[in-house]
Amino acid sequence: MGTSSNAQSRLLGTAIKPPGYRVSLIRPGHDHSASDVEVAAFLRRWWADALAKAAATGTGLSNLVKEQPARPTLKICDIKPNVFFDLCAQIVRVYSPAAGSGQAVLLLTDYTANQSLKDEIVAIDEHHLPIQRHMVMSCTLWDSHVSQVADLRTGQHIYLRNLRGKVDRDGFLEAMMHGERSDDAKKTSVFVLDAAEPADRATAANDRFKSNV
DNA sequence: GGTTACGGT
Repeated sequence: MGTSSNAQSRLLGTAIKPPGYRVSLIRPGHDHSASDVEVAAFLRRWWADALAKAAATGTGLSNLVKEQPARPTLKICDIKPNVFFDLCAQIVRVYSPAAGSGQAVLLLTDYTANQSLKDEIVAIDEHHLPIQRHMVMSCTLWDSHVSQVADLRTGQHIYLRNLRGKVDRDGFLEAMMHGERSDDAKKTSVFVLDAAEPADRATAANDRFKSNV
């Protein structure tokens, strides 16, 4: 059938997958019948047309896709173990790594409580909102991320990319920022959102922060 | 980007 070779070339253009990830290729004359190939080609056209239509009208599929990002930005109260997420939070403490080895730890809050967090109360300072129970989350940074903590200070608001929830040894929720493969992600996973807030504006900044996250 | 993710007090 005329569309077969076209469908074949498109279907063969799959991205390289990691070891152990199996991809079933649909090719005429191999494991699949001609009708299999036609069905695949039909579905592929249907999907492409649906995407094009959605993009043209501004409704439908493309918006649906946008509403479900692969990795959400979560509040601390919504973080769960083994789930990837991005985070906006304020720095409570910075624990830099000992002499260039290992990892760094940030204590973070966004003033939402998660009962799975360790029940400790750590104040930032007298200019910031009081942090209540289960509002401080430990976040461990590994590998190249560690170098990014040098510029971080208590009280700063930051945006963190690609964290993962984890249960620590004692059963409490914490967050991990593991090493990335791409050079890009290695250097851009921690973003300081604002310059240091003057003390008299700190409470307002915290309120704004709370309503935004 | 992602069927991405390990490790150490």
